[in-house]
Amino acid sequence: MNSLDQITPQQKTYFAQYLLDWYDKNKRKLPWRDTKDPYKIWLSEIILQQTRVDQGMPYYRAFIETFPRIQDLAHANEEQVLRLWQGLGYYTRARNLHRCAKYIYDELGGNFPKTYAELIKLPGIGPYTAAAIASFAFDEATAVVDGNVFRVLARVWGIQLEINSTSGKKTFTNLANELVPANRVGDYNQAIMEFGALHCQPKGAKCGECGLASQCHALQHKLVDKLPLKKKKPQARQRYLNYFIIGDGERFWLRQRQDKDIWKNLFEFYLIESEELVENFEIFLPKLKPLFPDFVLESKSRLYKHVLSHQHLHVRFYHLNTPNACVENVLPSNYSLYTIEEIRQLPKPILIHKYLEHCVFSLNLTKI
DNA sequence: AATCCGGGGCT
DNA sequence: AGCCCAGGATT
Repeated sequence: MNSLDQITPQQKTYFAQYLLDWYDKNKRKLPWRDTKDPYKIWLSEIILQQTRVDQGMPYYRAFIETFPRIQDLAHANEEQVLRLWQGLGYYTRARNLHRCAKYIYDELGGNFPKTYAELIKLPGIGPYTAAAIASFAFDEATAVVDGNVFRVLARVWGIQLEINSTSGKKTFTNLANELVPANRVGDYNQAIMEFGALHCQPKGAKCGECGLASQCHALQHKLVDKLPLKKKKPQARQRYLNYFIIGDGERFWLRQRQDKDIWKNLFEFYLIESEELVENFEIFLPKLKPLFPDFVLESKSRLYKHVLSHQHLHVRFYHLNTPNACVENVLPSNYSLYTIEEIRQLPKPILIHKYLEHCVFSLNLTKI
């Protein structure tokens, strides 16, 4: 492995200059480049967290059109911001975006903080985003360290440290900052990320046509597909969420999830969670019977089953559609009855998870 | 230090 | 269908 102090000043200069030249030739034209407007740069960076350019672009345009200036965003209500964000995921980004706009407009008189140290204090702005805004908008010589930068640095300099460990992050950040050139800081930061996104990709890196090939540690040691190193996280506990859509066709049992655990505040149907996969529906009958005395599977009800999976979460829906389902006094605590119309009007990404949305909007929740 | 937050792309 | 991706906040 290369140690940092083995990198000569000549190597550093060549590295930065190569990336800048590469960037000049290969950069994509993006609406948030070629601007120094911190509002536009900030907005684009928040959208681009965990989001690809292609996916984020329409959202960026919609936000700029709806909120051309930071005061427009600051004056909006949260509901409006969340609806524009709908479909992007990670909704706390939208809440923090709005909070941050209000703070900058109301408390700072609309003056965007200009330094990394000030920016990182703002909600939704961490080390990466603070460095991006500080360097793109204000030419501060501070390195961005995102997934692309981890990958490019790990490969070129042969850094075999885990990028998701605290010490690994620190080392990569230090190296990144040592490599930042004296001029064109913003362009350099854009360049290394663009290079990682378009050329030195996670898979299928274009090493054959790479000007850094002769000094790339990973290429020379056949480590391109191995780097960057990442600490494996132990397999998450598999969770089986068995939902029972219990209703008479007009009203359904629903509750809002509590603050702990996943899907905070989101609505859900009657839930029986199990440690393992339950294939046989009959297993649940003893639990359902007391709550649901009128329930007769054999004759009066219809059963639909839908199965959805994501990561360690396995979600099953049993749709039990029977008459006399909504006896108030057997309703379990913290569940309430909601009409179909009330369910449909709950804001989709904010209060209804995609799984439940699938159920509410594609299953036919009608009277039998 | 570990866990949660949501989408989409790739195989 | 099952992996992989990865900034920031929270605990």
